Amino acid sequence: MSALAAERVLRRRGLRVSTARRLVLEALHAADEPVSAEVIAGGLAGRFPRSDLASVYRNLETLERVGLVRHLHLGHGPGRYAPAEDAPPDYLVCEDCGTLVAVPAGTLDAARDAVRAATGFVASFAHVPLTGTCAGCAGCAGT
Amino acid sequence: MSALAAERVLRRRGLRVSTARRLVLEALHAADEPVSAEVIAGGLAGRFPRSDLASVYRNLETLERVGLVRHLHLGHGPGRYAPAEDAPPDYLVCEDCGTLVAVPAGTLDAARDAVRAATGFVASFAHVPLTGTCAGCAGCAGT
DNA sequence: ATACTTGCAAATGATTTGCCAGTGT
DNA sequence: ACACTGGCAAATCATTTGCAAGTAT
Repeated sequence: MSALAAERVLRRRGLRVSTARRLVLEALHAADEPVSAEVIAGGLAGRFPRSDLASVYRNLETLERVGLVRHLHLGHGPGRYAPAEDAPPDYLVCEDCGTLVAVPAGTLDAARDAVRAATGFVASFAHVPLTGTCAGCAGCAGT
Repeated sequence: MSALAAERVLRRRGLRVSTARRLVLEALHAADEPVSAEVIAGGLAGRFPRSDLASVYRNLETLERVGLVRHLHLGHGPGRYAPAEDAPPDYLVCEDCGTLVAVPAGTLDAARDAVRAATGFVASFAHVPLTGTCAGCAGCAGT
């Protein structure tokens, strides 16, 4: 989604397009994987002016509420945030090595169908990604 | 697993069978779904003597390390703990209503296979359960 | 008797909230 | 101008850690 479209979404809801919000969105788009509020506030390694952590949290929440951002819980550690996209990747997190594997949308459809058929439950991997053991760690038994 | 078997596991590791540990295990077995450390420390609604929260956390960690307890993250809120069993249920958490659905081990095997075939990733639903929308909430569109 | 354990308090990490000044519309 | 926002500090929630006293073996 373009920056302009994002601004339109905010305005449509009577929300303001502030510098801080623009920076949060830019930071999320500049990152190549979901990042923590702390990282965003810190200025993504200096590429952006740093802003207040509390404001970043408030803005992430606002942006998520209007559908511009999604946040996910990758096991332990702080929550991570990513821009909401049309076909966001599903994530798989390795519990051994922490590797985050993004798989294109659709890859897990079969799994979703199997779960739905068995339980009537519609699984979503958007908020809490699938965890397990990646191919690498499964192969060479960890310590 | 019987209380006696659990004690044997602890002794075999050179760990002590203390009152506090016995109480934590009893409380977990008395609960019918995973509970938080806070709830365990609080004495499971008065059915058990309350103990110190820090000790409960320490004991849960110890008991998990020796394989007597497992802990899972159910989206938001504190981590929850359950006794480790031979064939523990997989859990499905509804992100709308919070409902926790336990499905017998094996139910999600098809999903696991689909994920493995597509990505080489071995999914585990033990630590971070599958989240999504339960049949009820999927039906009557939420607010 | 000797280590492992506990309880209590204080520290930490993540996130939220109160409040007043700042700024977008 | 007015109400939404931002910054800063303090509060909260979950969990961890330090330490002296307690207890299982």
